[in-house]
Amino acid sequence: MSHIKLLKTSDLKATPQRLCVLDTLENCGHATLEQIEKITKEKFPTLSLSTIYRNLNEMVEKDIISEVKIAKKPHYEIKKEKHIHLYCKSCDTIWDFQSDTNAFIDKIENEANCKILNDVIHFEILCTNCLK
Amino acid sequence: MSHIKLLKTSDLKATPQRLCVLDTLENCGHATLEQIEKITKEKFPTLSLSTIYRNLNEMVEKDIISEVKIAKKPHYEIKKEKHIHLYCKSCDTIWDFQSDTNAFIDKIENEANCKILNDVIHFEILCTNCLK
DNA sequence: CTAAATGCAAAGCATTTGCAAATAT
DNA sequence: ATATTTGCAAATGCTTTGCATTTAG
Repeated sequence: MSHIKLLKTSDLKATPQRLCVLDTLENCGHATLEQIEKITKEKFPTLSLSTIYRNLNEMVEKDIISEVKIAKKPHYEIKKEKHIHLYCKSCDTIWDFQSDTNAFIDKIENEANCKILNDVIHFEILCTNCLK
Repeated sequence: MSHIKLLKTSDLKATPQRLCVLDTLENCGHATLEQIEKITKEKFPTLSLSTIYRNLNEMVEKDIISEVKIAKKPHYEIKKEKHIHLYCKSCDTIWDFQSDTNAFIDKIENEANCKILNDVIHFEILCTNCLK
């Protein structure tokens, strides 16, 4: 879905500021607030920090983006298909990875005798490039 | 290992303030800074907030305790055997759970062609009690 | 045209720091 | 005896908020 539609569907106006933040996340995959501020201000020097804060919070609430508690500081990403995160400690990159977690989740549900609603699965890794 | 030994092994003096924080974590399992402040000050009214901050940071650095990025605010726990976290959204309790994750980790390593160094596995759940 | 969003400045919290006094070893 | 730790107060830094102005729809 286009970013414009994404915003409108959530009753948010498609302002240039919001589109700039979403473009940044689209390009980066994941970014911290500081990274978002730096990158967006290159293209949009008048964009204020409080607007970034407000928009990130609003878009998290509206479920357009999500906050990923990984690495040193929280990172933001546009919501997409379910995936796990691989964080390479060597090159400091966060990789999205899709894998079937159903068997593992079932195993935990059975062992712990609980109902799993949601999962957060992060691995600290050395990525393919860094292993060479 | 006793808390006193734990601290001394890490070149930290076994002050009553540190022991009080460790006792609190031992009793609670997991606690936020606010919870630690509240509980420790009951037993130790003169304990200052900056001491709590300093000690939590130092003990995380020395690997005596760890910060768990789960629920609304980070929680602290005394380091122990590897485990995953189950967070019951209904009763707001964090449960430690031990399960064999090797097969799952191997699967990811193979699929993603990477070396996994560490993992963070949290599930949001409804626990046995809350399911009744 | 109007409600929503923005930018700026100020306010509000959370966390850290400097330092003199106290304390563990 | 001494280096470490503590408590306090001040400083810092991050995040939110109030409000006049602008803007998307």
